[in-house]
Amino acid sequence: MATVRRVSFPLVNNFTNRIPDATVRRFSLYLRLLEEFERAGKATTASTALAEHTGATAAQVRKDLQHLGSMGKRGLGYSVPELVGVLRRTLGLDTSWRVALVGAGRIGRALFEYGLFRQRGFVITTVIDADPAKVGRKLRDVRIRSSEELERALLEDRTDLAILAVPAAATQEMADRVVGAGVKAVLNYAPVQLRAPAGVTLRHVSMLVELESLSHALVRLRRHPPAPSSGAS
Amino acid sequence: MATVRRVSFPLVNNFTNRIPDATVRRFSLYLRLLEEFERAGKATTASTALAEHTGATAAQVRKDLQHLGSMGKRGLGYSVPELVGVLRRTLGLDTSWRVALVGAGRIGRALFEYGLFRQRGFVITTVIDADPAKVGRKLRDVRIRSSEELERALLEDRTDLAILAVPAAATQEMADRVVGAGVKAVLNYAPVQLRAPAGVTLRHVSMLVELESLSHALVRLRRHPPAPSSGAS
DNA sequence: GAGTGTGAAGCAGTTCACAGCG
DNA sequence: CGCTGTGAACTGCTTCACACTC
Repeated sequence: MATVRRVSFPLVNNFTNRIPDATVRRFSLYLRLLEEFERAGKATTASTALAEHTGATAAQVRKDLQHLGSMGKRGLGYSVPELVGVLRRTLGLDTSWRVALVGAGRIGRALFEYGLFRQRGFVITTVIDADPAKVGRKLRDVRIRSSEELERALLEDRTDLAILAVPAAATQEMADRVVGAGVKAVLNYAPVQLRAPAGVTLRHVSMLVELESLSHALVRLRRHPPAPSSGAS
Repeated sequence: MATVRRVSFPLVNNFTNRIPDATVRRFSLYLRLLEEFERAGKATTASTALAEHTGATAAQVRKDLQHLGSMGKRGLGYSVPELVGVLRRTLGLDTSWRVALVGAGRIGRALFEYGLFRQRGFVITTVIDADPAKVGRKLRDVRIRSSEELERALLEDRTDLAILAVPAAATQEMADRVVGAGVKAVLNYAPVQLRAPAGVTLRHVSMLVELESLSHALVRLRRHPPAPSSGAS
């Protein structure tokens, strides 16, 4: 009680406080844009510029960046390199993460080949597949290992993060095993909702869910045509 | 005034009101689960069962389903086939949608091959790629067309929905052209935020954003180890 | 009694508006 | 004067709790 006595030192940043998910996701977008600015040699930028290219409002950008501490200079804006640095650190992109890919099917292989994330510090060190025909083959220089080996492989390879790209029916079981092997971050590609104990972070990428939500929007549009309003070009 | 006199006919559904995005996305999950129930021969189900497998709470399931009208019977639950029907209709899965794939690179091709969404009524009728070497080749029975042909192709094929799987730098331009060709729903795979006029629905699937959000969670975990608390098994 | 339907309270993220600093 | 920093209002989703129906 007795109002915690608003401390006056600058509260350099409040890493201690959790940052909203939505904000973290926008950080990714800000960062990519800022890196472009950096390449273009811009030294500073303003919240309006960041907003314009990321679909946020200027106020939102400022609120978001406040989670990193007060990084801007009034009347001037934000230092591009400084912000890039802080965002990289906040997003954990200053280290390299060891990633296991579970499922070397069509999606799994496409992910494996996708170069963009290697350059962001995500290195696929381990590939697992249940199909005996695939075990022993290689993706680039990574040998595909059987799903019996999963726990051992993940421990040996000190896996930080697992990507699940297996059939929906097998996904929860694989998630459990991956978590059992100590992995604290899981990215799931199957259109099922996973359950995991507290302390494990799950993220979900589902084309199907997104497509169906688009499909819903189309149906709605068809049933309730937009207000005619002023002639949109 | 005088309390609108609670109409007694069942308010079959309120399609007129918009349904929150979050709810629509959960509909996808409910539907998949209900289809499983249907295959298993269950005639009815309860909000608790739906909640358990989709990571929602029972109250949330009920609130969500209310958007479809009052579909449940107190003391009994929901009719599985009835709910499946309404959800399919609401999600627009009772029609078939004509989809254009813009970008036949690694991701584009993986999406093309992904069977699961054809059986949901999404049919890829058109494939576009900027690479002249690819133009004229076929993915299954669909000929790859050049990006100059984009507008013509999309109009000819009466495209409902476009999937963009092109490099980040080209994405906004492709989005503009696709929208210019009258497409009202766009699914974007590049890690950039698109802008589109009102009336066009955008969805965004970005592995990179999700990975970075996981990476952030890992960093946080490292800096603020979880409360020891009771021994989680 | 079991399980829905739903107002009301709670909570989180977003927007506003403006004070304040460079 | 420009642009950030930020309380306060707002909006919208989620949770609660319980009346109500089958």
